[in-house]
Amino acid sequence: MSLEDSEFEYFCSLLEENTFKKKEYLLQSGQLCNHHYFIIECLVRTFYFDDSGTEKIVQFGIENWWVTNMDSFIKQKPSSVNIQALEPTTTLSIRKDILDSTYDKLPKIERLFRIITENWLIAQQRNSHFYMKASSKDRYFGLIKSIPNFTQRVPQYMIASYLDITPEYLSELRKTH
Amino acid sequence: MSLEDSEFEYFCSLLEENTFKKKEYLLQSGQLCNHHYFIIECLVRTFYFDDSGTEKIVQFGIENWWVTNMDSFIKQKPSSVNIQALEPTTTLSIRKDILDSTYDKLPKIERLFRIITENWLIAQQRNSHFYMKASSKDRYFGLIKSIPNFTQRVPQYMIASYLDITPEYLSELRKTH
DNA sequence: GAATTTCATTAAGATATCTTAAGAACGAAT
DNA sequence: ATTCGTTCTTAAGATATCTTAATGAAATTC
Repeated sequence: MSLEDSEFEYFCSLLEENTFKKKEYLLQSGQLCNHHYFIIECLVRTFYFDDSGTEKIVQFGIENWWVTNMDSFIKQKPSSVNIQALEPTTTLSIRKDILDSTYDKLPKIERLFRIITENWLIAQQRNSHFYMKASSKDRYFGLIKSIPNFTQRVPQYMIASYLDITPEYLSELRKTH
Repeated sequence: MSLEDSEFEYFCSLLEENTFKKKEYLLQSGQLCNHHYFIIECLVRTFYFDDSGTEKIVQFGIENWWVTNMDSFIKQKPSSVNIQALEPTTTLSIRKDILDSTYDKLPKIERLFRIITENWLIAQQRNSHFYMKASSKDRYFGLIKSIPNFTQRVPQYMIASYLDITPEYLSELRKTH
């Protein structure tokens, strides 16, 4: 499947360009997530606070990925997570209402997003299965291999949060590699 | 979005009904997954063998869920996992080639599967985040609450495999509830 | 229904991971 | 350069989880 030039151009006209400073939020919990972001340049994290007030990172997003809180975006309910830029960020985004009406006008766009969602699901499953079955150590080294310069771009305590281990223990793991 | 009666009827005509005996495979690793199954009645598990030959269960599927190995089905590559009936099973299934050509003929069906995939992704993410952050004990009690009669339907060592803990330790967890 | 196999429990000692607390390294602010 | 705050490391004792092995219970086979 591919778009005609004119279709591609039309689609691009629907996108907004956004910039965020380091530490700025793309989405805060409680808000309705109305944008689907395509990350041009940067690194973002998705996280929430657990009952004891500790930050829990559930996802990192990098260049060339779509990022949103699907649960809030699709079902139009308040987000339970925050999405925050960890680096100065540029994104292209499309609004929920515009996307929905574009589906009606241009079936090819609906197909595009069907395929994007399928690929996202596949990636999510692969990731989830790896996360479920691998040891902390393998998860750590798998993670830093999958994102370029990850250890330079993100403080270690955030990686520990994502892996759901303590920073102290992560420090231990790195030593014995 | 909803289908006209005639569209619904047409779509149904594309489905095959399948039955599987207990322990029979819907899909074996190495095969191409050509079917997307809708489970009418039963419980299936998706699993693989790790390097040391141990079964690792990555997913259970129940009534009214779609089950397939997306990675193999969508990308048409050999499956890395097995899908097996744990109970006598009835499914409706649609073949990959038929589904693809139906997308071209009936955009509403493409929409239907876009939405199914979106919902699947949302469920997968919710599940994955819970799995990543919860304790073994919470994961166990969360799991058995989410599937009716789960402890009666599935041997405990399979639940342990899914949770990635030993059956002995699961036994311990149940005791101290 | 006895024999066999599969599954679940229990317990002891081993390993993985956490908690707490302290010190070291680094960068930002003065 | 000094100070301060943040992040990372180290270590000791605590808790979670695993391994192994034995026993008991349930299901399956003959």
